[in-house]
Amino acid sequence: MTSPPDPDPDPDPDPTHATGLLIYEVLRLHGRLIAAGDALMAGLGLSSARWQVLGTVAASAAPLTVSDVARILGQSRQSVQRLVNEMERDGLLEAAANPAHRRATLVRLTAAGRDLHAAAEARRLPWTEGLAAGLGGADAAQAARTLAALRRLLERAEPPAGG
Amino acid sequence: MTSPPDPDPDPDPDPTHATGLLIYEVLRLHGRLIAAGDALMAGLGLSSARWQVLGTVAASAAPLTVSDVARILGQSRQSVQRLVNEMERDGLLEAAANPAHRRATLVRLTAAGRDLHAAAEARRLPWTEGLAAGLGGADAAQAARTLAALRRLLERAEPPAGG
DNA sequence: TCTCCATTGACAATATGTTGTCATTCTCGC
DNA sequence: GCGAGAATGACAACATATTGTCAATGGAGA
Repeated sequence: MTSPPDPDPDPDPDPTHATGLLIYEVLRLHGRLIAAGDALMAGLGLSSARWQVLGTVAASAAPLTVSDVARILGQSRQSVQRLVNEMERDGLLEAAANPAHRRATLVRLTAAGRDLHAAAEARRLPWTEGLAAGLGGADAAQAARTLAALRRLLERAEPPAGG
Repeated sequence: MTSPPDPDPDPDPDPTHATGLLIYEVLRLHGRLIAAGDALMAGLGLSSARWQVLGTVAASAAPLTVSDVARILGQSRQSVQRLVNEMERDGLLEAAANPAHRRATLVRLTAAGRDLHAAAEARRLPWTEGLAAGLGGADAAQAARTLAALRRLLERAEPPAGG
């Protein structure tokens, strides 16, 4: 059996090549993070998808609409809407009137939602600590800044015209 | 309407916090990359999911099985299997006998698959170039190394025990 | 050889995410 | 006020990904 080839972290200073490699690494990492998050939160009945929504609402100082959450997570409005609807049915989130927009209600945590988020944080933190020990804080912070810069480039860019 | 809060690239040297931020950025970036890839390859009839499979098979020096591709991409065997089956029906990939394992056939590109991959690269490269110009090659390379390190940590780690 | 067991491909069920469409609501310019 | 256009929530169809299960295959050790 062939073993999965691990493309060398190329010392090539070609910025395009490096950026292509970075993008490929984000794609490769994503599935593993989802799987790890699902496993980590399994006992809480919290999928990675729901955890992302819960965490985003919990972390935001200002109250958010469904569309806000979708923009933050980089997902479609409709995907997040379905998750939020389910989580409202499950009593984790509730809608609050939005004085600025009657139709676009604000999403906020219920007491149960806050409890679940606290439990999730209690699991996430030591897990993250273990990963941080293997990464180093400086590299992690630097990489996070670079990814944020890439994200902003994608947000500003016109949807690529495909030709 | 509230605008999506952009968490400051925190100067806090706490490694756990930095790693948590990095993970969150990977999640936020992923959706935007998928959307950009879909848009970029739309005219070729190539979704981001298929593009990832095509690119992985094309880039590998050694022939790969379906399970190999799944491991490289960090996705489940079954997801990749379905994509490969569809792409075989579409004439982009073909199965080749695996001398080491009769059941686990090797996946390789057909001529049509090679052509499509070349066309995809012709679109990907200038797009990546534009992003690289906004990132800087050194930062991109450094971030790619950090993400690869994080990926290896997740691959080595036992599936987190969820408690 | 034979048994155990991990790996693999196939299939089904389900969860998650995108795209398209529509009516409603808001914003902006006049 | 008023009309045009953008933003929003609802709904449907489809694409993608995970999980669970099963039989077939190959590898390692008795």
